[in-house]
Amino acid sequence: MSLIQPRTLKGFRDYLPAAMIPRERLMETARETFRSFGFAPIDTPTLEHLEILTGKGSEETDRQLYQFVDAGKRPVGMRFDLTVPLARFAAQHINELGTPFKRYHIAPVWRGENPQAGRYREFYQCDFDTIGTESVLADIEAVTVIDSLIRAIGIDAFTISINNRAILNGLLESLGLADKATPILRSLDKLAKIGLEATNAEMVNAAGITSEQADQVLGLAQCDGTAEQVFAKLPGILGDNEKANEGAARLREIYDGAIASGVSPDRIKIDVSIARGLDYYTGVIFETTLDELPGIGSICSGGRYDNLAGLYTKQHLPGIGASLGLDRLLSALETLERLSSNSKPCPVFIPFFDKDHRDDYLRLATNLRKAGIGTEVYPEPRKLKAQLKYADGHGFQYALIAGGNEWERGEVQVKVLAEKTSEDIAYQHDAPEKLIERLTTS
RNA sequence: GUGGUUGUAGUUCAGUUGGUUAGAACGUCGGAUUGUGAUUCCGAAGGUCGAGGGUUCGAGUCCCUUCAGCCACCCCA
Repeated sequence: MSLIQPRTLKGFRDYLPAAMIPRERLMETARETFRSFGFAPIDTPTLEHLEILTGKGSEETDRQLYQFVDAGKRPVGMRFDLTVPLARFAAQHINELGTPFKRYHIAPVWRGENPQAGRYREFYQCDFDTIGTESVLADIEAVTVIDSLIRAIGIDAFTISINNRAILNGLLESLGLADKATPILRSLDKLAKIGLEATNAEMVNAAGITSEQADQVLGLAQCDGTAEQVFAKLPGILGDNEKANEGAARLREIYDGAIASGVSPDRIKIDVSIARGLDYYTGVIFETTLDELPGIGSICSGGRYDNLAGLYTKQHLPGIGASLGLDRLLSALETLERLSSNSKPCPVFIPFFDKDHRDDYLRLATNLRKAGIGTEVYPEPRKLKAQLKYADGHGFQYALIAGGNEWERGEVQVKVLAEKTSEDIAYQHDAPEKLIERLTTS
């Protein structure tokens, strides 16, 4: 009989303990941060009716959607992001939940695109959103959450770029180009990457506008520099278009509010040329890049979408939120060599040293766990040498060695693995205090 | 989805203009006086050379197809 080759699908990956431990730690950090702002957890199904998912982002996102017909002949799709399922969820449950509704959602999503460094076909997103309020306070809070989150993860060098779609839409409106907004904005998004001339050409090409019109849109590109400089230049470019100017004023308010709530000004960049591809954004939009690794792309993006739930309900449900790309961030941390290599979930290792004392090892471990000290007992009575090698290779802090002699004396040898030192500490099953004390004070 | 590039033991790689039983290092496992781990010494296991087909007397080495990784485009976390 021939063996089946063990393999995973393209863009899908296994996670070994060394990768999974920092991954779980990141999720815990995200959970704690979201909760500290009052966001509550939800979950939604992996699969949705296909009609729920299609036509929400762009043609591109529809193309990347994993879809098939289930055994009951229903067209179904795997969720592409967590925002569209949230919109459906909100339309369905908002009456029980009330507004404003703040939730976070940490779960995998699927996109059928070609993988690359930091891009996979299955990856986790950590989303947080506030539904049911148009208040600028929610916008400000979103920026603050992103800042808190990235800092809690232990990253200091990052930049949150902020813009307001209303500025772009207002400008396009006054130029009479509103109906071509999508291709124009998509081209504009490439400005930082391909430069002014190429972007102009791209707009002419993709949106079918004249080079002069493209130049007018690209006037925005001159709006660079510090936040103050950008806000000073904006009115001259936006003219008297009401929508655009209101958008600029709101952007200013968000910026000031974020600074007031403690976000460092040098971490926020007002960038009126970012547009974001997803069509459902209507207000403020943001993306977050790592200063040390900008090439990997945005690790946390989002924005305000005032119409999304309107596809599923007549109730007006505006929302704002953002998404942390967990796997992309991990990939970045890995290339920056910022991941700890410790792959063990607990600090204490007990070798199965003397067969006659098997139950003593188990009891010892139980006593330590009761005291909150994670403990692993080796399952086989192999040579001590081999067991210590295992302990050493797996990042344990302590090995507790106890053979006949130690048990007789009422002691346990505590070996500090990293320092290669050891000392005998008094221990008996009904008097574990001394040992526990030794293990909890480093 | 398009284009480029790579694919040899668990890992990182060597493998001359195609020529006999495919190598190394690290890792793994075993041993070096019967109870002590990153060093040393000895030994062993582990590869249908990503997969399939073709050219050839003969292919890891050439050609085609396919799968996967990486990079670019597209898009995006």
